[in-house]
Amino acid sequence: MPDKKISIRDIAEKSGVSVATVSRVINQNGRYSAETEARVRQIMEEYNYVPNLLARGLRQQQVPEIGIIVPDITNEFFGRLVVQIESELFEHGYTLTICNTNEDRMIERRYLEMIRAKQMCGLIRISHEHLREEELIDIPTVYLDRIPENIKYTGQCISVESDHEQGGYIATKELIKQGCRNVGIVLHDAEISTKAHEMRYIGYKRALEEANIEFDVKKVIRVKRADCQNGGRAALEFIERRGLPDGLFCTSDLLAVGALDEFLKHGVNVPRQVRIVGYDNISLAKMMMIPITTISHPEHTMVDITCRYFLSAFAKEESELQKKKRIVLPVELIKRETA
Amino acid sequence: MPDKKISIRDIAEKSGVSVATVSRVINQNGRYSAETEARVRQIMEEYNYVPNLLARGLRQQQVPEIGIIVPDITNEFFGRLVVQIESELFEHGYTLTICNTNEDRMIERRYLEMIRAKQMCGLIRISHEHLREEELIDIPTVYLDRIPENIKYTGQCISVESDHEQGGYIATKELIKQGCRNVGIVLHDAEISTKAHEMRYIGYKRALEEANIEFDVKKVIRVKRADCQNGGRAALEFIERRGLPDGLFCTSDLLAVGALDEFLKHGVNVPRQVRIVGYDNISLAKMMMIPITTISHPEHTMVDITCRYFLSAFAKEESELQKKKRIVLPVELIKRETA
DNA sequence: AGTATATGGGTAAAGGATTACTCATGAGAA
DNA sequence: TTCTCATGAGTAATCCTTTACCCATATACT
Repeated sequence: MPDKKISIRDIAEKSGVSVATVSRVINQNGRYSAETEARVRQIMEEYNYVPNLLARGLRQQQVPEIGIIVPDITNEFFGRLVVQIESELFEHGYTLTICNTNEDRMIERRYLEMIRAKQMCGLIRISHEHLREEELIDIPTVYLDRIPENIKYTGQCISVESDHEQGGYIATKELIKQGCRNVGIVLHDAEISTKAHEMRYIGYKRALEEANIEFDVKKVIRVKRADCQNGGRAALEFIERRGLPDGLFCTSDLLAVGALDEFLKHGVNVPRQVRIVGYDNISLAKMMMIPITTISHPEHTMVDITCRYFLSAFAKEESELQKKKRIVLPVELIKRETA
Repeated sequence: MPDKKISIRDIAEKSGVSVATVSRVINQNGRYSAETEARVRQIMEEYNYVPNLLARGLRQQQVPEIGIIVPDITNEFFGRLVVQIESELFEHGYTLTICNTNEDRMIERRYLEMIRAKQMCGLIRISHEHLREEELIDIPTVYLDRIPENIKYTGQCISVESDHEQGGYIATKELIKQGCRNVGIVLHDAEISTKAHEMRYIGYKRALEEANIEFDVKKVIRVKRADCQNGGRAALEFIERRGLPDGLFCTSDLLAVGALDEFLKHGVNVPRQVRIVGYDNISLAKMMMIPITTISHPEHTMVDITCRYFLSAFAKEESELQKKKRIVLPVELIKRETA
């Protein structure tokens, strides 16, 4: 067990120098001789000394820590984003503090206050929540994946998202390319906030139009939650009432998984009778008995841009990222066996 | 955007009282009149003041923050644990700081140093890593799920884990109960650290022995990683070379998923020809075309005990938890359609 | 009346690190 | 020799809160 708490003062005393010198050694700020450094380092080692980050942060009015507001870390996509950002920032000496809101705006507000109270130096928000003037924090901010509707690009911030319209478009286009002329869609109808699925829907319609396929509302099923049950129910609806499409675009992989299972259970051959394209590239998609063709987000680029933005902002560089405030990234079709 | 930084001093000045009084109001420490309180609160509101937690922590030599060392937040089981603990502790005024190590011991060490440097008040470790004396931190600690082999229950700590041996036992027993006499096992052979799967194996053997079924090494397949591919490969090995068992215990759900898919692809009827029981109760297990029977961890109890331990430790209560250092919790069979 | 106690609130000392200044010494230049 | 400047290192202020201690005033009790 470590000894009682050791401060920089103790180290200074034991190594016969002033606290200023010890501080310089810790921060490698020059202004000390090699012997002094060796002595100080040895004492620090010996007493297992770790500088108090609270004191340092208090003095510097900042802490190398970035808060990330995330709706649900359990969601695979968000989880992967968080882990990648964390590890990248950690390598550069920054800590990432995860604030899981569970989609609760009050919790988000409390977390934002905490981020301010802890003098963190950066903020990432995956949240549609619109904030009041006084809730904003004046630190570099990245709006990631979910962007508030009436976002104002004032202050130090950028937004990074993927192109959902294009995603819906290329998914549908792939189905058409495979010969489908009767393309349905299972659409997550996120009432409250997220426009993402609506954009995918718009892309779907654009692809249809471009191929001169008449749009048919009968082929559109809206569901309230994007999960397997609803995917299965939608498939059943097609089977029992609306008639089988030859292609089906599901705006989320979970819907696709549920639909696929349901089709198979009813002896519908996928992809022979119905081709399916999902969205999000969750790991489950490729683990299905028939691996699901899907759209994948530019995850790595999103992470990369986010981290680069912070590093350049903290270095007070004027990078090109600072200028281009709104960044929309292309998505990618992952070709597998359902389409 | 909030105004320039406001300190308690500013608030004191603007409301015509001393900083001590403002501090008392903030901390509701009595010693002020109702009018004073109202005035101070109003000024704090008006200036959108948030106390600096670094200064507070520095002064109090502690911060209401608990660090959690976790191998991979992306893993569904760990993710759920973390989210539940976070939300429970947050309700009691504590922050949870997630330290994702990606199974890298150097990263864990760096995180531990950070936890010490930030004066956090509690620690949760999901890690087999054995620490040297000087790496230990003298704060309440919960070893969760993964327990270092030669753990010493000195200082303020408890360990909370589930009973893997019992899990292996009831999984196998269920198969036997369903009439299987020829029960195989796909075993994650975690060389380095985790004894969990070995314990499940021991439980498996105990169930066999109890039912007077002769143990047969031919029915044991060890794999290096617990993923779908390996599950599939193991199933294939049974199909092509070793002969089909009538029951199969997979020590992880991912193995079970892979095996199930492979069996189905080869026209093996599950559960008619082969019954399967998995382990961990991941969400994928119930989403399969044939939902997989599995063993579920006492997740909620683990979370509950962990949080209760901290709350009582911080309140300096002598709870019964402090005494019973090693806590082993029973697991549960989730009956579905593969067994 | 005189003393004890409760109430409301102020003063100033931590708490640990950083950093602007200051200073002594020695080397090199004029 | 004298002046300049680089080097190594110390002093003390500062960051913002909490809190031990102190001090009036008012009330209550012999």
